[in-house]
Amino acid sequence: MTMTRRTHMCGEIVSGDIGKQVVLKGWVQRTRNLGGLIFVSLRDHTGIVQVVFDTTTIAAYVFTLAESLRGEYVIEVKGTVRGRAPEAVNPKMRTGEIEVAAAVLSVLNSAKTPPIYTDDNANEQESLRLKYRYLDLRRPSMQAMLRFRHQVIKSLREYIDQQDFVEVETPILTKSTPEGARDYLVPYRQKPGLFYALPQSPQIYKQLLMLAGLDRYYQVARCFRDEDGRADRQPEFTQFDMEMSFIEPEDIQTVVEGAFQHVFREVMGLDITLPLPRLTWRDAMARFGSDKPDTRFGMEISDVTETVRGCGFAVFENALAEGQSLCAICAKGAGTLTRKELDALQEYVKTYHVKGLAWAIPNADGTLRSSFAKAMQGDSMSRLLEKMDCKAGDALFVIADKRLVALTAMGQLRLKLGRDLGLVNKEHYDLLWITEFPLVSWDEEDKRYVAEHHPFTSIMEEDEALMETDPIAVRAKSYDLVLNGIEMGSGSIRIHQSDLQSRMFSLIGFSPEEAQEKFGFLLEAFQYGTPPHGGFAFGIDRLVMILAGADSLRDVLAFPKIQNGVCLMMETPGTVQQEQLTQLKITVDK
RNA sequence: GGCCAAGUAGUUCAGUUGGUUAGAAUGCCAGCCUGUCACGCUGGAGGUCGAGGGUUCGAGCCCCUUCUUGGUCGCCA
Repeated sequence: MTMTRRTHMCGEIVSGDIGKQVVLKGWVQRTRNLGGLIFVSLRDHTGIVQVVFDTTTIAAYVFTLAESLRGEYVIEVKGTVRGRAPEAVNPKMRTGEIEVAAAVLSVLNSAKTPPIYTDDNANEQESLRLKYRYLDLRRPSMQAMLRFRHQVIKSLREYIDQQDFVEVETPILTKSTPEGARDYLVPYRQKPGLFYALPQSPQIYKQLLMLAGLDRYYQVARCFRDEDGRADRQPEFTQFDMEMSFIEPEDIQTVVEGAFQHVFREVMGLDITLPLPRLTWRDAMARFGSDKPDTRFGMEISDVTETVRGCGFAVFENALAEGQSLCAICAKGAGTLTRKELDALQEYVKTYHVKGLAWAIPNADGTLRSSFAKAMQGDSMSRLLEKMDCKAGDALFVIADKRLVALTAMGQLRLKLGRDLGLVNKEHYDLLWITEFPLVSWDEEDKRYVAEHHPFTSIMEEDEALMETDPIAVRAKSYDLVLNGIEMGSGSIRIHQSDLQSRMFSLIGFSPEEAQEKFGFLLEAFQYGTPPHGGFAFGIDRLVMILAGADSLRDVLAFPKIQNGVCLMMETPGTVQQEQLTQLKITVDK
């Protein structure tokens, strides 16, 4: 078997190549054996071209070899490009006007019958596709995805490089830090009992780079979090990570917006109007019941706490007596919901820890279908419907609970109704900033305040006095970027004064000794002239997922893991040799 | 860790009230076929019905346990 240099790519042969001698290499997509004539669809990453073996014009042994071809065999074909007769043209193929008349065939490798198909018509179970990911990636759509992802990252780098950012790689073997997600740990061989941790983000390194005077840093950074997966959460993921010195929030937001505008223009051909809308966390929660609102449709939430005061309905009255809030939405045109569907919605909101869902649907004849109207006294029901502008054919939903709990559940109901009623324009991309997040929230389990973002987040100056008196009310100088209701990333201005950093540690319950042990190097570093700085990081996987119209991160990663962190292809995690454990002085307690 | 759903030829699925030897399509193998392009025609092979236990004269179907996969709540600074 003599190897010949490839002259053309399968998908790129055009009518202009007619008459040329070509050497093609690729995989057999399909064979069609008509007896004395064999058609082979030959595939490489550029596409598919039809190769013809004609028993009357080629050597018998070549034809015999062609008869042995099966799907996914790797072959080399030498032949001549020729035009097809008009009736033989295949308009569905990019190369459908030509074909390659084969003269020489080499089988570079045979293949077992693949367990999954390698074309885009197939719909095998995802777990099977993931087990044979290397075959799955042969599909044109997956090839296109990998290249699309590359384009996104390339255009981000293009933009940020123009802004004088410097990419610096930070360590993967780093230190476990308290707060935040569970760390992946790596044992330290030289001293049993010590561990590295894989980074959840390059957060501290990038702040130290600002301290080092780098001024503008970025990194396409792999990050790790040992938590259960979701469709939009992988244990390892890639962030576009940035940090800048001597800036205000607007400065970093401008850079991030510009980067997004550039990507949308370059890879989607879409123009984004800047600056992006900004919404405070407080307003986002009140109007959408979410800190990552999907603003592609309305159906905003209203507070009806005062509207129902004195209505007589025990559930509402009790909620009011306990200082809880009532929130409501009016779903236009949802009046056709059946009792069964309404019950299902009730079950749905209960998963978000509220006790129930009150609903009312005005009929065209002035009557009312409702779960609670009978208990409402006087004109309280009509006042409620009027306030919510709920008319015949609409559906009103009310939830009573602690304010944030009720809003969150209502926000989830809003999303579900938005999807079910087809209100979401899938062609539309809605980007916005959510600003002024709370600095901390109260953790009922640990009985202490925990950082909402991370403990290096700076605060709005006007709230500083509240740090010791009313920490929940303190607003952070932090900002999230939201795209179509999905959190793309978050950032903040960092604390650069060691006294404020100490107060923050104290607020979240770190003793000075603990703070010293965990972040001593950082607190010391801050004493050597730290510039004011801040930054941002956003998930490249999520961005690609949304731009590609995919429903899961698994669709935009070459080798993703499943819900429990397992890789079905490599069967990771796996066992190790006893010798390795012995060296690390690890005993496994099953 | 909780809840919901799914698991039947290589693959995608059907399988009635618990009742004969578990079917289809596709793929695979063989034969025929010179203009196919999801080629066609004929024939064939291919099943621990995820696993284990139970109820029953009889279980793919009912019950229990368990495993796997997906979604979700918790979790995810």
